[in-house]
Amino acid sequence: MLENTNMLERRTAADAVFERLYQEIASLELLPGTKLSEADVARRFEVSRQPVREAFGRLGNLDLLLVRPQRATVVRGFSMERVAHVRFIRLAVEIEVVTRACQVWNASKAEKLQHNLDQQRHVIESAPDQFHSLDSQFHALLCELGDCPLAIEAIAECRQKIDRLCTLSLSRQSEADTLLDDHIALAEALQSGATARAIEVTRLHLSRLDSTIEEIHKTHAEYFEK
Amino acid sequence: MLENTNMLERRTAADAVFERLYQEIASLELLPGTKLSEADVARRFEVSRQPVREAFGRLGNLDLLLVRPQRATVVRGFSMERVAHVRFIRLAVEIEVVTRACQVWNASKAEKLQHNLDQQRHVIESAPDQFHSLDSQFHALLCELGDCPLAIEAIAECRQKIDRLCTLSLSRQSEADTLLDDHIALAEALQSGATARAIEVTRLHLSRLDSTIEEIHKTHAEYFEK
DNA sequence: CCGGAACAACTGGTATGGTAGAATACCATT
DNA sequence: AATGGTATTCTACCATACCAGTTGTTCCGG
Repeated sequence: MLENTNMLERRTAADAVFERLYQEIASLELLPGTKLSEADVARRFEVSRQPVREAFGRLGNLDLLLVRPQRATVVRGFSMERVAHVRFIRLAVEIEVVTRACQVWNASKAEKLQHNLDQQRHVIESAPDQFHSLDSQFHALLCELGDCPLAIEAIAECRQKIDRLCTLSLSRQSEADTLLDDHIALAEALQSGATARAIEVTRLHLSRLDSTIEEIHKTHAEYFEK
Repeated sequence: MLENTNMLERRTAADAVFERLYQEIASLELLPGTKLSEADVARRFEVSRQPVREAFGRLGNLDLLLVRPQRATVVRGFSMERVAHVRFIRLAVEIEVVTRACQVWNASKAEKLQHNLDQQRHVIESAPDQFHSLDSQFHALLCELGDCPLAIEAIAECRQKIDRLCTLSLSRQSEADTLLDDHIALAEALQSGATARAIEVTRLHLSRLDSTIEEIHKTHAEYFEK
């Protein structure tokens, strides 16, 4: 979602503050636990407290800030509960997507997916840093080809909340091979119309993150709540 | 979710305005298209414009209000696209829930579910208006018994957005029988460990709303956007 | 040296006035 | 009568001042 402030419309000061703060939090420039004050931020951005206040409200709705009356506003940490919740939704949606994709699959769709896979194979050798982007495209493409364009934003929303966590992850590159293998296996399952197999691969694919998250939970316990 | 303003903490004026407006919109006291103005609402609730403004912001995030700079704020109508999106998520989540429930099912869980079913059977004769509540409980119970307590709020969130639509529906009573039959069939599938059958029933169960929504879309086209 | 009460600094919440822009009503001109 | 420009009125946005709690600190008493 990312706040449906249509880019067409006038950008208010509140929008600007929100977007900037959002980036800083998402990129971990602002670490969990950091205290923010309406007054401070207002001075930083050279606006009044009002737009800042509105931005705080929005960030609070996204669970990125914890703002309580008469108490300092702080950047929220991760919560294993929220992470689990998001991942559950993501898994459920992805499974339903591949299920539908299986039903409407055809050669044309297979070809489009294959094109993306080829790109993945290519960048994994030449430009590994681009793999993440292609990974996103792959899943979005699945939604599109499975006649579930709606699911794209649902998945994007899930990824968004997790990405902040994965910024801490280190060796994504070593995992890229595994992820690509999953993608290929999924494409094959779709091609052969094996719904059960496709679901199985999807479950395995998404569970790859378990170890990564668990590791971060231990190595960066200070960024977690509860 | 419903805005995680912990009820433990101090209730601000903004909270009060938000909750009141939310109810009025959800219950269709405020119809889609109704214009609201910060100043008007502020006078109505006898507070300043500031808390009203904050409430507007939150309601905007829930897609209940359309608030644009320098333009009148209006109550948003329904959108078939948003409805479809919500229903897709709900279906995906419910399917995953019953899938997991099938795997961990046992006699104890079956008994608890049966207790809810007995209640449904009872009120459907004596107090049909309570069926809706028991229906909610049934699905929440499924999440709990399926070891997916997280899914409860996801489903509740989906229901919330649809309920505003279903307020327009007329003869829920005549459908209650059908819904109860679905619930019973689902319980039987769980009992016999037939995952595929359970999923099939779930799909059918949730598709019951299709006709209702389609009908509302035609009979109350004026409340829809786009 | 330590504990607690009083105080000072700071927090977000509220009220209000002013501003730029959008919508509407209205009047002049054709 | 239809139309185009203009003035009025409305909107949400922003800035500022003030208020009511919370927090942290200091200073006094034991």
